[in-house]
Amino acid sequence: MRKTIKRRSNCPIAFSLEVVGDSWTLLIIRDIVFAGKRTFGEFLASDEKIARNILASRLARLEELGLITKKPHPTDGRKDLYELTDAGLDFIPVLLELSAWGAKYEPETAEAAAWLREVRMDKDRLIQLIRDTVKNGGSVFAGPDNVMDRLKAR
Amino acid sequence: MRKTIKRRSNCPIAFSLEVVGDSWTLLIIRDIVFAGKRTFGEFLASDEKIARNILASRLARLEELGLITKKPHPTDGRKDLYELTDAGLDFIPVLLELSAWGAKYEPETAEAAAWLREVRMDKDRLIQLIRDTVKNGGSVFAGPDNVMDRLKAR
DNA sequence: CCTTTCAGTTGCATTTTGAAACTGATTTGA
DNA sequence: TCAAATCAGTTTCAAAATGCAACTGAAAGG
Repeated sequence: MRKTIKRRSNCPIAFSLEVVGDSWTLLIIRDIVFAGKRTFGEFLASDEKIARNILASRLARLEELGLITKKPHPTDGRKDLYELTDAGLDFIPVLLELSAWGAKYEPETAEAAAWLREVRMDKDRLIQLIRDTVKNGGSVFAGPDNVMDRLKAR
Repeated sequence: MRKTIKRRSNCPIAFSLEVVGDSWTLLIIRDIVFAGKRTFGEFLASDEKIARNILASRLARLEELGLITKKPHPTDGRKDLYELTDAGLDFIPVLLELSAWGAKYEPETAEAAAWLREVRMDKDRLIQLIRDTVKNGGSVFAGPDNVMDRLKAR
């Protein structure tokens, strides 16, 4: 955590919310974890239509805070790759709980989270599986190395 | 969920964030769950210094969304009591994960969450215990009926 | 009663967001 | 090889959300 956050209280929940307590930050992390997105353009293309200036400012902030790193794209010099640090990966449990709540109270979105209920695996192990997959460049849903296939292949 | 939320995508995480994806909403729920707060004045007094117009608008929104209910205070006609519905209580797991992240990455806040690490109890059972306690008017830390005492008394 | 307390509103300045046009570097393809 | 297209990011400006302080009306307290 490079840049320090103005801490309004000594509450760990309040601290976490100063890091990710806005509409967009967790959606960017979601895009990396679930959809395997890594570039500015990929984040920009997500369904929720983040404005590009806001995206740029959030990515810069996430990097300052040490939740993501930025490195040059290996083959396309115009692009950079954004990847989660360990601190960023540690938001996976929060994402899973938010997903469970959303799926429960908005049935229209439940399909997208149905796999979660069906996983017959200890929650901690599932988080570890997602973590490892994302750390190796994969994601939950997308790409050649994804959690869904890994689960099926067991 | 009375009032419907403009849903920008079919993602359950995005839906949850449209409900609680701002700086204040989860802090209000935290105040109920952890500190046993129930009235406007109690929420207003919390460390993070929410402005009273923002608090009023958030409470109204939470009620519209069906996460809290509002009922007259039994002995003081000026006050109302705000309490969590089942949908509101279902954010407890999210709060616990946010707490764990904050405690890990901001040591200054870790003390407030130390009890969590020391609980030798299945996570699901802990959530159930907190849920029941809050539902009966108690909270994690405060009041005659609190989770901390219950844990010690085991 | 008269004062205080309380929840909530109003008015207004400041900050943040959002949309669109623009910039400069890099890639693509004729 | 070079003009057009693509990409990440910035700038500009309008609109919305936030934050602060003063205010209101109802109820409690003494």
